[in-house]
Amino acid sequence: MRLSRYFMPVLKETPGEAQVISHQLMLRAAMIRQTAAGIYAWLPMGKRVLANIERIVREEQDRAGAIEVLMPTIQSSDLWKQSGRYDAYGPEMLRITDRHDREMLFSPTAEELFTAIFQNGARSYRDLPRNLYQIQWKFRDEVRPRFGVLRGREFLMKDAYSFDVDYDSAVHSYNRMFIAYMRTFARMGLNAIPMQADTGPIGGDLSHEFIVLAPTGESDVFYHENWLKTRDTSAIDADDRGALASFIDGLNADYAATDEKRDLAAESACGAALKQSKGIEVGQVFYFGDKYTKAMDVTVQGPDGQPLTPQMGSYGIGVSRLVGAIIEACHDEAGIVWPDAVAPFQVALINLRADDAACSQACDKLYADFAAAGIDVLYDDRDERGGAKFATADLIGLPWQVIVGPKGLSAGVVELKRRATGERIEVPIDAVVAKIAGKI
RNA sequence: CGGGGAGUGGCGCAGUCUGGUAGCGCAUCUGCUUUGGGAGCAGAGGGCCGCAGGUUCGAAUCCUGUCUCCCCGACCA
Repeated sequence: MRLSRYFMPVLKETPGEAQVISHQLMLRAAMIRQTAAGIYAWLPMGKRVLANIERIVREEQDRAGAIEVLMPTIQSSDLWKQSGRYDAYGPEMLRITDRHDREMLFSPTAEELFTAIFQNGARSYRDLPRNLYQIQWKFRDEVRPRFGVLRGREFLMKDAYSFDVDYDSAVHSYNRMFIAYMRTFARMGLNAIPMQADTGPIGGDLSHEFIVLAPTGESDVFYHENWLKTRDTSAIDADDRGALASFIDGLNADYAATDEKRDLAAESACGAALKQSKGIEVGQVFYFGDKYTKAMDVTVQGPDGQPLTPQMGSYGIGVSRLVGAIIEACHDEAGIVWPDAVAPFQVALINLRADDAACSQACDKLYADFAAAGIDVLYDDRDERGGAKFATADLIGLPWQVIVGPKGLSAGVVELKRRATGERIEVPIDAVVAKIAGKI
């Protein structure tokens, strides 16, 4: 993409409305604009990051055997009355009436709808287990939205719902999502720690929140320092029930809990290894058994011919929140430092002299070469001075900067800068595309 | 929902106390110069001062009401 033809209105100064760093940088880097309290428009840079996060989430859900669907954002109140949550959810649920005065709502979560859709398509225990998921916008009318996309009212969420024949099978479904979450967050460059958590209004008795440590986080969390090291989950066979269960038991042997689920005995056992911090919740997994299937009278026929009530779990990832969480974890004084996997573009191609024919020609050729190599490039071909282009490139945080100027060009080299480390090397102009391609 | 703060060109702010032609920096547009870390000079465009009433010869400024946004707390993917 040529910056001269793009839509990327970066801000030199920080808007007063933004207090936390990720919110400030998202506004300055032209990722979002606020349209109302807790509601945001996503500009091209933000949209690209959101799409990358979505892609990773989708790939890991698919790999874990979950099946993607798409439910409506606007739902009828009927199902919610059946489950009893129409009253229980309270003012956080946005209620709407249509022209016929029917009671509608903007979905804050979707246990009811998934349960109903599942019942509609499943008749036999042979139709279990199944795990259905969607990536869809949700709306929760928070009392106090804040911190940009970290606590918006409208947010993009991946929500999955598993249906199993019995407890053991349901726990395996839970464990599969657990490990899928570990992999998902690791791919985004995050160390998200699974912590014992409250189930809240969803109900149930088994739940973990995945927490990214950050000073701006809203949760108080307590954990063994072993969690500061990232865990390798690549070798685990998620289809092997026993192996998966013992691996997760091994993980959970290291204490980690949110403040609602603190275990003082376990904490004193950690001794000096106990750490306390603030954290951002980026995902949560629940097992809640037959809470919804029972309330909504959902059954399938069991092997003995008798009705069987499926055991459920639900699994959420805050996709739009992750954008903010990643920035909280990955930034410096100059701006965002995107992990490669979620960066809106891989490379910032910086033409230091857009008025110089040789520079522009060399950049145009590199731009074409990157495109041919399938590498996403944002080509700064604007008629600006070098300093302004460097500042912009650092602010938007693309992993690589390829700097093309008359000095280097006369020697046949360009400069390659790694945003994360600031390290710069000179590379022959013909070798730079291959060099970056080899590192992505 | 309790407590605090703020609404003035696109962004950041001053002006309000003490009413009298709406200002500054950045950004934008034009021209010239400049060009490896947010350039310089000259010129230009853009705001019924959140909204509605009221007081006054005259309101960004005083009074009343109202809307919106931000922060702290309680609540929450």
